[in-house]
Amino acid sequence: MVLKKEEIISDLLTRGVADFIDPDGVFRRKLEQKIEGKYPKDIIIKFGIDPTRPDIHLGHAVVFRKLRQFQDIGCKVVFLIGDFTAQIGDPTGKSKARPEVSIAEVHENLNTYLTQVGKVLKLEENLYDWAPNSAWYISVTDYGQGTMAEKTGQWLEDRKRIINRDSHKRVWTVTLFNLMYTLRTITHARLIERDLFQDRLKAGEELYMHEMLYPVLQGVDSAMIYHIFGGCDLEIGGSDQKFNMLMGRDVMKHQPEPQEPQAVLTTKILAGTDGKEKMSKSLGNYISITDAPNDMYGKVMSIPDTSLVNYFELCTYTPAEEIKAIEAGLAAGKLHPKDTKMRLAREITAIYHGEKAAAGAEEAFSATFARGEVPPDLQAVAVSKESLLADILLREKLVKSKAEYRRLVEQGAIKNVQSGKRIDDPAHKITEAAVYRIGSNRFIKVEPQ
RNA sequence: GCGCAGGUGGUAGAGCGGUCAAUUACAACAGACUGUAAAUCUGUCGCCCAUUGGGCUACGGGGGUUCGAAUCCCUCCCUGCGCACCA
Repeated sequence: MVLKKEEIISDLLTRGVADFIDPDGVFRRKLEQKIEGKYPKDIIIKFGIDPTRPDIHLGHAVVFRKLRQFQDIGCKVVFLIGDFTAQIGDPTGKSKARPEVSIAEVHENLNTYLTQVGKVLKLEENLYDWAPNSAWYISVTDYGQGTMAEKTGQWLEDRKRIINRDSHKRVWTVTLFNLMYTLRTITHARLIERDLFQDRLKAGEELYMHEMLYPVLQGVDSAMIYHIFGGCDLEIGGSDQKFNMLMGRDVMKHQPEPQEPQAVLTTKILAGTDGKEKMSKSLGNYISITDAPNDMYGKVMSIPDTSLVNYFELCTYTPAEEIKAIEAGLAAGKLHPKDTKMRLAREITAIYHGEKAAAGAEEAFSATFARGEVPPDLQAVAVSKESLLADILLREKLVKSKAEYRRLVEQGAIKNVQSGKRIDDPAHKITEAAVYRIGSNRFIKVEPQ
């Protein structure tokens, strides 16, 4: 499948994209040249991540898949790890006295990150790199003596060998002088125009200086990446990051040696499995990209029909044309939502676990829910003869308490799959090998010894 | 430091001496219905034992008043707001 240059670029810049800010089409032209093989440098795509241990879900993956698309045409992704800003940036009153994140932990968390993200991104040296922002902020902090400084220093040494450019010899650290130089080009009005700040002010809430500075620091990160990697052509993030990323443009323009400001791309929001809120861990409506195939498939199937198109656009590689056809088909009643959703679930599962596992998950799902059968991979549990079913379920953590078990029995939620009979006696004893189903998706296979 | 307002179950948020294991909403779970869902309807929703019923632990921590406290008092801790101190 050979796509035309225009099609590739169009897909890059519109699919799943909420905003793309590229005045005068500077970045777009770079892309065109890159595809034609005429762009001599790396195109650097910046992406900021938290130094905390991640659990990446499909919502985050939208951004990663976008990054991957850029890698596919030869752009280089740089992870900016906000290990320094994370320690000062959070709004006051939430979690104060943040612990220092050592570079060793940053490393470790980065690795956890990469093992997950590696399912989507390419991690070859020419297409990927990373940088902790403590590397250039340590000079204005009190971490000068700590492990972080030493280790970040090591990071810098490593970089010097890898990136053999002149530019990075100039600014390795941000000094208060540098920072003030930058700050005198940014106005109060520019900063407080941000919605978040406006809302706070209107609500009569406090707004602290460090919070106002945060966007500036994020901009400085861009400038530093420019120095170190010889460019910072585009920053990608969720739409909540739009303001911060735009600030990067201002900062870059006003460096002592003005830089070409980065373009900014924000991705659309992926709805959670409840179809109401955005996907987020704290709301519990997320699908982790490390979920087992069966879970992942099942969770996708549990999204409401109304989210189908949203998911196709943001979570699959299905061509835009086809998605349009699907949307039309669903609206006209020609496509069955269930079949469509099964296709979606299968495609998504295949991305993270491979085609084979996805097919397996589909079969397991059909068996369990559509045909009411037992999942094929159910493991048998050894129990002693005459055990109370209640005790076994409790032991296997299929019920939280005996009281819950009782309620389930009363409600007719537990049945013996072979005989099809409901368990109506709370004191039910296990006398022979059997499979029990509790509710719609809890199963246990028991074998009395 | 002083003053004010608060801290209740997964969350929000009632209750302000007994009828409180705690109204209600959301979430969750089960049943019915379906296309897996969603929506809708019904039921459940601290733990332990029991057939009706009983016991235990819970309303920030500790102590007290009372026959009896989530509810009153003391104290400590925490959060928000105002003021002061410092600068």
